[in-house]
Amino acid sequence: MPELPEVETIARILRQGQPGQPPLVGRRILGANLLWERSLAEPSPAEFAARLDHQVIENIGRRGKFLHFRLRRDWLLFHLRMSGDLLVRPLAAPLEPHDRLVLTLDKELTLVFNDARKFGRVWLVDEVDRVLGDLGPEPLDDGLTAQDLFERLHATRRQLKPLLLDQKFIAGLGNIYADEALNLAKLHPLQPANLLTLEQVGRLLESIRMVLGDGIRRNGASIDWVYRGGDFQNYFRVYQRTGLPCPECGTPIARIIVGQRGTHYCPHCQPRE
DNA sequence: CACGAGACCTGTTCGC
DNA sequence: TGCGAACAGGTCTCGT
Repeated sequence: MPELPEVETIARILRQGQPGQPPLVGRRILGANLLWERSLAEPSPAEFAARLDHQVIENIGRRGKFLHFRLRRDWLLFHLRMSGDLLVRPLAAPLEPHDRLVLTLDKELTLVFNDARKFGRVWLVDEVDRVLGDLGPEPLDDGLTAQDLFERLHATRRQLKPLLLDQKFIAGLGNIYADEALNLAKLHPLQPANLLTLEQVGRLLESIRMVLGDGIRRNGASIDWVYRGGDFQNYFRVYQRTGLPCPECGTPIARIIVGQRGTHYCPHCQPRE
Protein backbone atom coordinates (compact mmCIF):
# COMPACT_ATOMS: atom_id res chain seq x y z
CA MET A 1 0.00 0.00 0.00
CA PRO A 2 2.38 2.44 1.14
CA GLU A 3 2.93 5.88 -0.28
CA LEU A 4 2.98 9.03 1.83
CA PRO A 5 -0.77 9.14 2.67
CA GLU A 6 -0.88 5.44 3.59
CA VAL A 7 2.25 5.66 5.75
CA GLU A 8 0.92 8.82 7.38
CA THR A 9 -2.34 7.00 8.17
CA ILE A 10 -0.49 4.06 9.71
CA ALA A 11 1.72 6.39 11.77
CA ARG A 12 -1.34 8.25 13.04
CA ILE A 13 -3.16 5.05 14.02
CA LEU A 14 -0.12 3.66 15.83
CA ARG A 15 0.52 6.96 17.60
CA GLN A 16 -3.07 7.81 18.57
CA GLY A 17 -4.77 4.43 18.50
CA GLN A 18 -8.24 3.83 17.10
CA PRO A 19 -11.41 2.13 18.41
CA GLY A 20 -10.35 -1.15 19.96
CA GLN A 21 -6.64 -0.33 19.74
CA PRO A 22 -4.63 1.66 22.29
CA PRO A 23 -1.98 4.23 21.32
CA LEU A 24 1.59 2.88 21.33
CA VAL A 25 3.27 5.96 22.76
CA GLY A 26 4.52 5.09 26.24
CA ARG A 27 4.63 1.33 25.62
CA ARG A 28 7.79 -0.54 26.57
CA ILE A 29 9.38 -3.11 24.23
CA LEU A 30 9.99 -6.39 26.03
CA GLY A 31 11.22 -8.67 23.26
CA ALA A 32 11.72 -9.22 19.53
CA ASN A 33 10.90 -12.29 17.46
CA LEU A 34 12.48 -12.00 14.00
CA LEU A 35 10.82 -14.51 11.67
CA TRP A 36 12.52 -13.49 8.41
CA GLU A 37 16.11 -12.39 8.89
CA ARG A 38 16.43 -10.33 5.73
CA SER A 39 13.65 -8.01 6.86
CA LEU A 40 16.21 -6.58 9.30
CA ALA A 41 18.56 -4.16 7.54
CA GLU A 42 20.65 -3.34 10.61
CA PRO A 43 22.07 -4.13 13.10
CA SER A 44 22.58 -7.91 13.50
CA PRO A 45 19.61 -9.88 14.88
CA ALA A 46 21.38 -10.42 18.20
CA GLU A 47 22.26 -6.76 18.64
CA PHE A 48 18.77 -5.72 17.51
CA ALA A 49 17.09 -7.79 20.22
CA ALA A 50 19.55 -6.76 22.90
CA ARG A 51 19.36 -3.05 22.18
CA LEU A 52 15.55 -2.97 21.83
CA ASP A 53 15.00 -4.64 25.17
CA HIS A 54 13.19 -2.33 27.63
CA GLN A 55 13.30 0.75 25.40
CA VAL A 56 10.14 2.87 25.59
CA ILE A 57 8.30 4.25 22.54
CA GLU A 58 8.29 8.01 23.00
CA ASN A 59 6.80 9.07 19.66
CA ILE A 60 5.86 7.79 16.21
CA GLY A 61 6.12 9.71 12.94
CA ARG A 62 6.75 9.61 9.20
CA ARG A 63 9.46 10.93 6.86
CA GLY A 64 8.85 10.26 3.18
CA LYS A 65 7.63 6.66 3.11
CA PHE A 66 9.53 5.73 6.28
CA LEU A 67 7.89 5.21 9.66
CA HIS A 68 10.04 6.25 12.59
CA PHE A 69 9.68 5.28 16.23
CA ARG A 70 11.51 7.56 18.66
CA LEU A 71 12.69 5.23 21.41
CA ARG A 72 14.33 6.29 24.61
CA ARG A 73 17.82 5.67 23.23
CA ASP A 74 17.53 4.66 19.53
CA TRP A 75 15.40 5.12 16.43
CA LEU A 76 13.39 2.18 15.10
CA LEU A 77 12.68 2.69 11.38
CA PHE A 78 10.43 0.79 8.96
CA HIS A 79 10.09 1.00 5.19
CA LEU A 80 7.02 -0.95 4.05
CA ARG A 81 8.01 -1.06 0.35
CA MET A 82 5.29 -2.83 -1.67
CA SER A 83 3.37 -5.00 0.76
CA GLY A 84 4.48 -4.19 4.29
CA ASP A 85 2.12 -3.37 7.13
CA LEU A 86 2.41 -2.60 10.83
CA LEU A 87 -0.30 -3.91 13.14
CA VAL A 88 -1.03 -3.99 16.85
CA ARG A 89 -2.31 -7.32 18.13
CA PRO A 90 -3.03 -8.83 21.55
CA LEU A 91 -0.18 -10.91 22.92
CA ALA A 92 -2.35 -14.02 22.70
CA ALA A 93 -3.08 -13.63 18.97
CA PRO A 94 -1.63 -16.42 16.79
CA LEU A 95 0.99 -15.69 14.11
CA GLU A 96 -0.45 -14.82 10.71
CA PRO A 97 0.95 -15.73 7.30
CA HIS A 98 3.72 -13.31 6.26
CA ASP A 99 4.49 -12.07 9.76
CA ARG A 100 8.20 -11.09 9.62
CA LEU A 101 8.86 -9.44 12.98
CA VAL A 102 6.88 -9.49 16.22
CA LEU A 103 7.80 -7.06 19.00
CA THR A 104 6.38 -7.93 22.40
CA LEU A 105 5.19 -4.87 24.33
CA ASP A 106 3.93 -4.33 27.85
CA LYS A 107 0.13 -4.34 28.49
CA GLU A 108 -0.21 -7.71 26.70
CA LEU A 109 0.31 -6.15 23.26
CA THR A 110 2.46 -6.89 20.23
CA LEU A 111 3.57 -4.76 17.29
CA VAL A 112 3.72 -6.92 14.16
CA PHE A 113 5.52 -6.23 10.89
CA ASN A 114 3.72 -8.26 8.20
CA ASP A 115 5.07 -8.26 4.64
CA ALA A 116 4.00 -10.76 1.99
CA ARG A 117 6.63 -9.84 -0.58
CA LYS A 118 9.53 -9.47 1.89
CA PHE A 119 10.72 -6.20 0.32
CA GLY A 120 10.20 -4.16 3.49
CA ARG A 121 13.07 -3.36 5.85
CA VAL A 122 13.62 -2.51 9.52
CA TRP A 123 16.50 -0.48 11.02
CA LEU A 124 17.55 0.23 14.58
CA VAL A 125 19.98 3.15 14.60
CA ASP A 126 21.18 5.82 17.00
CA GLU A 127 21.45 8.38 14.21
CA VAL A 128 18.50 8.70 11.77
CA ASP A 129 20.34 10.59 9.08
CA ARG A 130 22.29 7.52 8.08
CA VAL A 131 18.98 6.10 6.77
CA LEU A 132 16.91 9.20 6.04
CA GLY A 133 19.67 11.62 5.13
CA ASP A 134 19.36 11.40 1.34
CA LEU A 135 15.61 12.03 1.20
CA GLY A 136 14.37 15.05 -0.72
CA PRO A 137 12.02 17.67 0.74
CA GLU A 138 8.64 16.83 2.26
CA PRO A 139 6.00 17.92 -0.28
CA LEU A 140 3.58 19.06 2.44
CA ASP A 141 6.21 21.16 4.21
CA ASP A 142 5.29 24.84 3.92
CA GLY A 143 8.97 25.63 3.64
CA LEU A 144 8.98 24.14 0.13
CA THR A 145 8.08 26.90 -2.32
CA ALA A 146 7.29 26.85 -6.04
CA GLN A 147 10.51 28.75 -6.57
CA ASP A 148 12.49 26.00 -4.76
CA LEU A 149 10.81 23.34 -6.85
CA PHE A 150 11.40 25.31 -10.03
CA GLU A 151 15.12 25.43 -9.29
CA ARG A 152 15.27 21.73 -8.50
CA LEU A 153 13.37 20.88 -11.70
CA HIS A 154 15.58 23.08 -13.83
CA ALA A 155 18.71 21.38 -12.52
CA THR A 156 17.88 18.25 -14.55
CA ARG A 157 16.52 17.17 -17.92
CA ARG A 158 14.93 14.01 -16.57
CA GLN A 159 11.32 13.11 -17.38
CA LEU A 160 8.73 14.23 -14.83
CA LYS A 161 7.31 10.83 -13.86
CA PRO A 162 10.59 9.10 -12.93
CA LEU A 163 11.71 12.32 -11.24
CA LEU A 164 8.64 12.46 -8.99
CA LEU A 165 9.27 8.82 -8.03
CA ASP A 166 12.88 9.62 -7.08
CA GLN A 167 12.88 9.96 -3.27
CA LYS A 168 16.03 12.08 -3.41
CA PHE A 169 14.16 14.62 -5.54
CA ILE A 170 11.00 14.72 -3.43
CA ALA A 171 10.03 12.34 -0.62
CA GLY A 172 6.83 10.32 -0.36
CA LEU A 173 5.33 10.13 -3.85
CA GLY A 174 4.79 6.70 -5.39
CA ASN A 175 3.17 5.40 -8.54
CA ILE A 176 -0.41 6.29 -7.61
CA TYR A 177 0.08 9.83 -6.39
CA ALA A 178 2.65 10.70 -9.09
CA ASP A 179 0.14 9.77 -11.82
CA GLU A 180 -2.69 11.57 -10.04
CA ALA A 181 -0.63 14.73 -9.46
CA LEU A 182 0.58 14.93 -13.07
CA ASN A 183 -2.98 14.54 -14.33
CA LEU A 184 -4.28 17.26 -12.03
CA ALA A 185 -1.42 19.56 -13.09
CA LYS A 186 -2.10 18.76 -16.77
CA LEU A 187 1.49 17.73 -17.40
CA HIS A 188 2.69 14.86 -19.59
CA PRO A 189 4.64 12.21 -17.64
CA LEU A 190 7.48 12.24 -20.18
CA GLN A 191 7.93 16.01 -20.19
CA PRO A 192 11.55 17.06 -19.45
CA ALA A 193 11.72 18.74 -16.05
CA ASN A 194 13.82 21.73 -17.11
CA LEU A 195 11.25 22.90 -19.66
CA LEU A 196 8.50 23.70 -17.14
CA THR A 197 7.48 27.32 -16.72
CA LEU A 198 7.15 28.81 -13.25
CA GLU A 199 3.39 28.74 -13.68
CA GLN A 200 3.46 25.03 -14.52
CA VAL A 201 5.67 24.35 -11.51
CA GLY A 202 3.22 26.21 -9.28
CA ARG A 203 0.41 24.03 -10.63
CA LEU A 204 2.49 20.90 -10.11
CA LEU A 205 3.25 21.69 -6.47
CA GLU A 206 -0.38 22.60 -5.83
CA SER A 207 -1.52 19.34 -7.46
CA ILE A 208 0.94 17.23 -5.48
CA ARG A 209 -0.32 18.76 -2.25
CA MET A 210 -3.94 18.37 -3.35
CA VAL A 211 -3.71 14.63 -4.12
CA LEU A 212 -1.62 13.87 -1.02
CA GLY A 213 -4.02 15.88 1.14
CA ASP A 214 -7.03 14.09 -0.32
CA GLY A 215 -5.27 10.75 0.18
CA ILE A 216 -4.60 11.54 3.85
CA ARG A 217 -8.15 12.79 4.42
CA ARG A 218 -9.45 9.51 3.01
CA ASN A 219 -7.01 7.46 5.13
CA GLY A 220 -5.06 6.36 2.06
CA ALA A 221 -5.98 3.94 -0.69
CA SER A 222 -6.86 0.29 -0.06
CA ILE A 223 -6.11 -2.07 -2.92
CA ASP A 224 -6.26 -5.86 -3.03
CA TRP A 225 -5.54 -7.74 0.17
CA VAL A 226 -3.89 -4.87 2.00
CA TYR A 227 -6.66 -2.94 3.66
CA ARG A 228 -6.64 -0.23 6.29
CA GLY A 229 -10.06 1.26 5.90
CA GLY A 230 -8.92 4.00 3.52
CA ASP A 231 -11.05 4.67 0.45
CA PHE A 232 -9.00 6.97 -1.76
CA GLN A 233 -8.98 4.22 -4.42
CA ASN A 234 -12.58 5.24 -5.18
CA TYR A 235 -11.42 8.71 -6.21
CA PHE A 236 -8.58 7.92 -8.62
CA ARG A 237 -8.68 10.11 -11.72
CA VAL A 238 -6.26 8.08 -13.85
CA TYR A 239 -4.44 5.42 -11.81
CA GLN A 240 -5.52 1.93 -12.95
CA ARG A 241 -8.28 3.47 -15.05
CA THR A 242 -6.89 2.57 -18.47
CA GLY A 243 -9.57 2.96 -21.15
CA LEU A 244 -12.04 4.63 -18.77
CA PRO A 245 -13.09 8.23 -19.44
CA CYS A 246 -11.00 11.10 -18.09
CA PRO A 247 -13.05 12.87 -15.39
CA GLU A 248 -12.20 16.19 -17.02
CA CYS A 249 -12.81 15.60 -20.75
CA GLY A 250 -14.03 12.02 -21.27
CA THR A 251 -11.04 10.95 -23.37
CA PRO A 252 -10.04 7.32 -22.58
CA ILE A 253 -7.15 7.15 -20.11
CA ALA A 254 -3.94 5.84 -21.70
CA ARG A 255 -1.36 3.53 -20.12
CA ILE A 256 2.32 3.52 -21.02
CA ILE A 257 5.43 2.11 -19.35
CA VAL A 258 7.83 4.69 -17.94
CA GLY A 259 10.88 3.54 -16.03
CA GLN A 260 9.32 0.07 -15.89
CA ARG A 261 6.28 1.41 -14.06
CA GLY A 262 2.73 1.45 -15.40
CA THR A 263 1.86 5.10 -16.05
CA HIS A 264 -1.65 6.43 -16.55
CA TYR A 265 -2.56 9.77 -18.11
CA CYS A 266 -5.10 11.59 -20.24
CA PRO A 267 -3.78 12.14 -23.79
CA HIS A 268 -6.04 15.18 -24.19
CA CYS A 269 -5.53 16.98 -20.85
CA GLN A 270 -1.84 16.08 -20.63
CA PRO A 271 -0.53 16.63 -24.17
CA ARG A 272 3.13 16.03 -24.89
CA GLU A 273 4.76 19.48 -25.20
C1' DC B 1 24.40 12.06 -15.97
C1' DA B 2 20.37 9.50 -17.56
C1' DC B 3 18.28 5.42 -18.81
C1' DG B 4 17.10 0.50 -19.01
C1' DA B 5 17.41 -4.13 -17.35
C1' DG B 6 17.62 -7.22 -13.64
C1' DA B 7 17.18 -8.44 -8.84
C1' DC B 8 14.64 -8.92 -4.65
C1' DC B 9 9.67 -11.72 -3.39
C1' DT B 10 4.76 -13.52 -3.24
C1' DG B 11 0.09 -13.38 -4.59
C1' DT B 12 -3.67 -12.35 -7.79
C1' DT B 13 -5.59 -11.72 -12.20
C1' DC B 14 -5.63 -12.30 -17.16
C1' DG B 15 -5.52 -14.76 -21.55
C1' DC B 16 -5.65 -18.90 -24.06
C1' DT C 1 -10.47 -26.21 -15.33
C1' DG C 2 -5.55 -25.57 -15.89
C1' DC C 3 -1.43 -23.16 -16.63
C1' DG C 4 1.85 -19.80 -17.76
C1' DA C 5 2.28 -14.87 -18.32
C1' DA C 6 1.62 -10.38 -16.73
C1' DC C 7 1.12 -7.38 -13.17
C1' DA C 8 1.34 -5.20 -8.39
C1' DG C 9 1.56 0.66 -3.91
C1' DG C 10 9.33 0.24 -4.07
C1' DT C 11 14.14 0.66 -4.38
C1' DC C 12 18.88 -0.93 -5.24
C1' DT C 13 22.73 -2.12 -8.38
C1' DC C 14 24.91 -2.65 -12.63
C1' DG C 15 25.91 -1.84 -17.51
C1' DT C 16 25.74 1.29 -21.46
